[in-house]
Parts: sequence; C-alpha cells; structure tokens
Amino acid sequence: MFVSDEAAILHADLDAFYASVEQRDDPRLRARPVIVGGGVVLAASYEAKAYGVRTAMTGGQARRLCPQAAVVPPRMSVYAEASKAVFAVFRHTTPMVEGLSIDEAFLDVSGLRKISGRPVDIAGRLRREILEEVGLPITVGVARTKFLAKVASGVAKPDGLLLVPPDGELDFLHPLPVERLWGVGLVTAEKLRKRGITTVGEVARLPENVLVSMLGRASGRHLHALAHNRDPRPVRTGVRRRSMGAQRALGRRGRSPEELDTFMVGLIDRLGRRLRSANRVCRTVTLRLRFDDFTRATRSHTLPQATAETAVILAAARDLLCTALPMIEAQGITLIGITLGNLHNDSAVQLALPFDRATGPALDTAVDDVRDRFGSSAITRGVLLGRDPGISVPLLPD
DNA sequence: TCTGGGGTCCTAGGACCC
DNA sequence: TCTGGGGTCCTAGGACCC
Repeated sequence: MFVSDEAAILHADLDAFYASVEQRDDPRLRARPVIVGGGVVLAASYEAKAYGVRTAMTGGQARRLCPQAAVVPPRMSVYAEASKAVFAVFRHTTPMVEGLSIDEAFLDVSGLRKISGRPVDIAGRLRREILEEVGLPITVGVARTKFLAKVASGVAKPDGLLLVPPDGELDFLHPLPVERLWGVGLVTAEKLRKRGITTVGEVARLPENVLVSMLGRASGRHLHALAHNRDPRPVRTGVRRRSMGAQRALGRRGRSPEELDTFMVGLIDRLGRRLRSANRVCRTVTLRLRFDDFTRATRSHTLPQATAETAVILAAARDLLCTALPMIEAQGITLIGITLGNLHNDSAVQLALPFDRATGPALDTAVDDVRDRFGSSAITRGVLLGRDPGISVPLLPD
C-alpha cells in the first residue's frame, strides 16, 4: 500500500489582512499599531494586537488599550482587489484551491511533487510570491489534512511557515488548547472547561458518546474526530455560496416603520443587484432583527418560485416586516438585515425572436410567446439586443 | 462610544405526504 | 377511548468563523 510520507495540503492565511493592506499602501503606517474601522475593530495590525487590541472590539475599548494607534476607515474595494491578486497566485500554484474567506484558502498540492517539489518548498515559494507580487505577508500551514494545516497556520502566525510532519501529528495536536479546534468557540470551550477539559489531548481521551451528550450529535462527533486527528475532507473547488445578505446597524434611537422600510428597500436593492450580477436566484427571504438588549430574531418566507426580481423579494420582505412590527415596537430595534437563501443558478433561456422595425409591437407578442412556452413566471429578466452587440435595452422593469 | 458586516452549519418542532 | 413510521420541507434559533 502506498502511504504518503509527505504533507500535501496548504492552508494559506493573510496576516491581519485589512491592516496589512493599509500598511502596504501608506509607509507612515508601517511598524506602527494600526486599527481598521472606527466603531468596531475590523482588523488590527500585529503592533496593535501586542496591546491587546482584537477584531470585533469596540473602537472605544481599542483606543483605551492602544491610544497611539492609527485608526483608518476601511477601504473594502481595495481589499477585494488585493484578495483577487492573492487568489491568482494561489491558482497559479495549483488549480486545487478552496477559498474560505476573503483572506484564506486551502491548496491541495498532493500531485505536484515531481513538478514543483516538496509541499513545504511550494509553501515557501508561495509566501515569497505573494510578498513580491501583492506586497502582503501571509502565513502557511502544511499538513496531511485540512484541519491540521489550518491549526498549523494559526500556530505559525504571523508571517510564518509551519510543517506538521506526518509522524508528529498527535505530538503537535494534543498539547494545544481546545480553542484551537475548528468549531470550538466561547460556548463550547466553556462547556468543556466546566468538565476540566482544556487541551485537545484531554478531549481525545473522552469517548465519543460523552462528547455527543455534552455538545450535541454533530459537534460531538466532529470534535471527537478532530481530536483523534481524523479529517478526511478533501479540498473542494467550485464551492458556491449558499446565501447572500446585507444588514445595517441603526444605533439606539427609535425608528419609525417608514424609516425601517426605507432601509430595507436599500438593502434589497443592493442584494438584488448582487444576485443578478452573480446570475443567481433565491427562494428564501429572511428578515433579521436585533433589539436594544442585543437579542435577535429572524422571520423568513420561502417563495414558491426562485427569483432575482427586486419587486418580488421586496414584497416578501415587507410582509415579514409587518409581522415583526409588534416585536420591534416592544423591544426597540438596533439592526435590520435581509438574507437571501436557497440560492440556485439562474438558468436563463435565450431565444432569438423575429423583430421587424415595421412591426414594433412584435415585442409584446414575443414576450407573450415566451410566457406561453415557459409559463408566466418563467421570465425574470429580458434584454433586447440590437444588431450591434453593444446595444441592449432592458425589456422588463428591473 | 456597548456591540459591524459577511457568511456556514446544526437542531428542533410542525406540517405534510406516503 | 385511539392514534405507526419514515422522509422532506419550512421556520426559528443558535454556535461559530473571518
């Protein structure tokens, strides 16, 4: 039996991504504590982290910890550009890239030994290329499994490279605190701590059924497998998003239903555009609310037909908002959001229909014709193309 | 300066169908 | 005085991640 003696999965994770982009673009920020985002910390440079500043802290807290930090507003489009450039380097390294977020990805380099060398050498080269071509520091973990590679990059941060050798996996894993396990957050860590469990090795000593009774079926099994270093998940390419959302924090002053409706129209307008430009349609519309006491609620509705039409989504969202008004009245609202779920690909039908200038009204006939053939709800978008491909006129209201 | 904005997955109950 | 068993979909809530 062939047993790979070499780690083959890379987890590449940009360091303090937004803050590093700011330091890259403004030399005055280099080697200084930098905080991106005012109200809430979106990212902190490692110089700021040294003072205890963390992502998702309030701006006030962060400034108390590190008054000398430079606070800069986020520039999302610049970060998106940088991310694209980094992912281009990833895909130049191997086609087997699975993006996890704007700033991290798994790369499967198993088959590249003959062409590109050992995985750890590929990882070193990747780090140099990203620094030279995009100007950003990145940390890479190298291991046989996704989970170990991710843990390794977490341990190696910042600006590091760490290989977990196949014969040293449990020695590496078991002394780590449970919070390093993927899927263990505050709540789970606290449940484990109450039982006196603080390290991965201690989790590994618990039988699976005990973990399941403590944490639920999925979490228990998941944790049991990870603690025993079992992670068969392959690197998957072409994973599509399953939902799309937009939200807006409202502060603490009361809002009238009319104001809420206005905010909601704005959110749905944005989402509709994103949906259509991604050529996708949604079936489930979810209204998200957050109240004065920071509790949350959701209200959702599933449409009989998937759609990308702003008007249809808005109508569903308005119904949801109406049902939620008494709750909003009683508890005071601080955030409104919309999430579109149940996403599908928009399978557009393209038809060539005769159109003669002399018979202009043929347009209506053409639309009726499509409705006859595919059903009245089949048309979600229509575009009239001229003979010059540069000319296109929306046929139906968007 | 009490709390941003974008996601994923799981659970549990009820409706509904066979 | 009786009410199985299984599957799927929908809704609401919650944990977790970056």
